[in-house]
Amino acid sequence: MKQVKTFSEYMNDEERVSPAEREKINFEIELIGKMVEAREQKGLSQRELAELSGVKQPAIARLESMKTTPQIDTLFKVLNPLGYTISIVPINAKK
Amino acid sequence: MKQVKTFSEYMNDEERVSPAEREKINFEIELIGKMVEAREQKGLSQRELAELSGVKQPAIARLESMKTTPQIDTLFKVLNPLGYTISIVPINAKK
DNA sequence: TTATATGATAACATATTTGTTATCGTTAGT
DNA sequence: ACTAACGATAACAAATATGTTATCATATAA
Repeated sequence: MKQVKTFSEYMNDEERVSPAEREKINFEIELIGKMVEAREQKGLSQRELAELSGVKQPAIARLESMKTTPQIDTLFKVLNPLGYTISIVPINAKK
Repeated sequence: MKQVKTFSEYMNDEERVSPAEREKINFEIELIGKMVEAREQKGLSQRELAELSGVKQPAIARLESMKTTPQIDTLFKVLNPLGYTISIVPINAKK
């Protein structure tokens, strides 16, 4: 019987990526997740957000599907019309 | 008499950049400022932080002097050894 | 003065993101 | 069946960040 893993199991496999790498991946998943959530909660399509932010729809799609890692100014431009921004916080600022 | 402006006066000049552009610049200044502060408060040199983060010293120098705009994974790698991370927050999370 | 460590920067190669334009498959509604 | 809107993606050009190596000017200390 073939063993199939979930995505998070795959990503957290010790032998596949280093702990630091896994930490970075989880960070990005959470960050991008919040970004998608924010857009959907506003009821905006990618095309509408593209219009509002100045970031093109294909770029937004690539970000949301994690094909690329955004620069902070791109993330800022996308988040801003959604009412969010980026902040540096202590690691122990729990949840 | 020639009129000389401060940097922030220059950056906030209505006729030089759009409000959105100015907002983005101020955002980056504040973000990078916190990053530099965090490194200095830890008493680390750019070379030491380079060692800890895996981001090369010239790259860190370019970020700190705002010659380049980091990608979020680069910023994450630099902030992490300093005890900080990046978070998405509502714009009205004052200060 | 000499030595050492610092941040900044030059020069170039490499990697990656973003723009641009177009189109695809899918879903929802008519 | 048709239409419209959606997110995803292909293909390529352009812009930008990062790696790499070396060096610079400055400050600090011996």
